[in-house]
Amino acid sequence: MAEKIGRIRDVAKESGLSIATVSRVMNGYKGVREATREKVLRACERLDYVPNSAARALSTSRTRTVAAIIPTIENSVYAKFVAAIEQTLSEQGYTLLLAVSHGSEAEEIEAARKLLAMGADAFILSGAAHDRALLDMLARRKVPHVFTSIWAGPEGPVPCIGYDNHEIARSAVGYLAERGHRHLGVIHGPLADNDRAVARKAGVVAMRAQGLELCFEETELSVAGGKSATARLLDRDPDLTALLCFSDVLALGAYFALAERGRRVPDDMAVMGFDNLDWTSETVPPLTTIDLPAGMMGREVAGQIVEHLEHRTPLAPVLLPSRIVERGSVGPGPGGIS
Amino acid sequence: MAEKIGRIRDVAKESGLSIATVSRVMNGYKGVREATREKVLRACERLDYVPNSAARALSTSRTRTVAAIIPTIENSVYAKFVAAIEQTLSEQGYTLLLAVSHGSEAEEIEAARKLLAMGADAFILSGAAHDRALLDMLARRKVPHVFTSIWAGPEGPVPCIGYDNHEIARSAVGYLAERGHRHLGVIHGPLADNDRAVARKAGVVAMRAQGLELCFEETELSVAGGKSATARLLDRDPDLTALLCFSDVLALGAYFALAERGRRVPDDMAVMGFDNLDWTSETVPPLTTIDLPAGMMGREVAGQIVEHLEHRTPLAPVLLPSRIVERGSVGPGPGGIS
DNA sequence: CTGTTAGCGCATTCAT
DNA sequence: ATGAATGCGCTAACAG
Repeated sequence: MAEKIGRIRDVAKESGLSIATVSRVMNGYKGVREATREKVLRACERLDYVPNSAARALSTSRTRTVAAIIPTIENSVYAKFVAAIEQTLSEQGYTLLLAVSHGSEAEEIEAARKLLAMGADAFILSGAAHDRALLDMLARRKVPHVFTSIWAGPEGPVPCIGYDNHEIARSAVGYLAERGHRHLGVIHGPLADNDRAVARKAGVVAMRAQGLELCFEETELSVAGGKSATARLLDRDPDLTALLCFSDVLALGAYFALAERGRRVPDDMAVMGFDNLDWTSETVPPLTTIDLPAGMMGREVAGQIVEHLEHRTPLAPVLLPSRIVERGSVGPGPGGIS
Repeated sequence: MAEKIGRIRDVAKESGLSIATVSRVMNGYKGVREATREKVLRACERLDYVPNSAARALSTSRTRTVAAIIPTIENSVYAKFVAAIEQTLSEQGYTLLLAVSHGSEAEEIEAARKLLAMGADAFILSGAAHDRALLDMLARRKVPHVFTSIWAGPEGPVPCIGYDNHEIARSAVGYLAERGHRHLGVIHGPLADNDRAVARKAGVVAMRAQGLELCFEETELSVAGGKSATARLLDRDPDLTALLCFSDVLALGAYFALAERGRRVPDDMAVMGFDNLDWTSETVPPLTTIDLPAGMMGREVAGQIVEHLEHRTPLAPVLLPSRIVERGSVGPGPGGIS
């Protein structure tokens, strides 16, 4: 926005019609004679006319804009999620307003305030645990919003579109246990302000009853974090036979830590990841991991939001499927399968 | 935007002042008595008032919004770049409008059209080669824009904020040549619609005069791509002693391809990357790569754009520093150093 | 099927 | 230092 560019009344003048008709054409209304529509379109072409979104927003109270606040965009499954959201919104003529919270509730609410002021029509949030003030803000203004990457059941005032972190973690531990692993190292990212990680850890802990020995290690969510956590775990507990990492990125760090110590995967140590990032099928050995449907989640949430905004379709909670992707980083088990 | 929330005239009524005064306070104008300012602020508080951006934009012809169109957000140095842009804009009260072009000029211009209609105050583009129509559009509307990730000299109608891909590639080849490598495999991403990759390849080719044997392999920009390209290269040309990858992601793929064939880095094969992504210091062996200042570039371009928008400071081309980060993936050389 | 007109919420003269 | 009035460009209700 910088130059006085063609306005709707210029197009009206140029086409010899009224601004109402031009508006109708621009918004694809029905009752417009084909010949008139053509005339308008040609005038738009000649004047290089593009409707002004601000004026449109002011008049309709809608910006065709959707805000997403995510913990980070680097180094993780979130990039894929965001890419899917952006593409879906884009295809429907919507624009993504992106903000990064760095996993901090304070930054999140700050970002939300800004995006709300920008007039975002809806919000996509990560997880279900948020500052009361943020949720109040959204509720008071009646701005639709969805929780993602989590599943808190089909009930609740705000729909969740995500997966069941608790259950997934349980099943991962079960998978390892079935293969004879009794002594697990669990590497996870920061638990603070992160209900997804907390749910996963709880899921693991719930399996302790199976007579497993669990060793948790919290670290920064990066390859370096996974590497150092693995090193610490190895020093602390030499009997570990398997490592469960709450992110493929951490698992890659584990690979490198093990390589440095000359320990082979999966013979000397089983490694299991989370996310099923693109490259996990390429590692040596290929990484056994949990497929989290990041792309599907992005498409689903963005698609639902647009539907809701356009046709008032109610937002519906969706539990997305996830599954263990068996590859080569978990062997038949330390004692073989009995 | 959904509910009739407090408007400026409500605040005016509530505070017993005029909307002009409220506006002055909201925009931090000087000539307002401290006592009145307080009164206004309190009224805003009570009514939970937030200025409407659309109305503001309509009235000022500015949206405090900056558009960035990038090839991809997944799996690469762009995530870091975008994160830096987002953070810098955010700190200055601006909002990022993000679009992904998937490296296609067609998608790029489509996205630009949309973002222009959204009223973006400025554009951040990747590379310097763009559809004429896109550049015309921007010029006609006098929307400031910057080319990034590239350096086309300090001249030119559009400022570049980036690095010299040609020179960087040259220096990388020089580095390998100095260590006795005469037979290089070069793995790069798609060249189509990507002047950065083209410049790098040209930089490599320019070194051929040094009596080097060069073997190029184009592939998809992913770990899988790097892996398969390496495999092809190895089959095609068994005498290769070094692999130069135009992205760390490709280099990681090379690592895995070599591991699968039992070839060690750097003894059996030197590997060099591009980008200096966070995890490259953690691989085994740590990856020797080129540090591309993605974060710095994001901060610089976003910072300059905001300065330009706020104070008309001219946009200035900047050649960002890059350097070879020596780590363990390039040994002393196949024949030792003579 | 098309035209006229009244706001949408705010910034911004111009008065006072 | 503060207030009243105008217009930004568009949509939508109403009129014809």
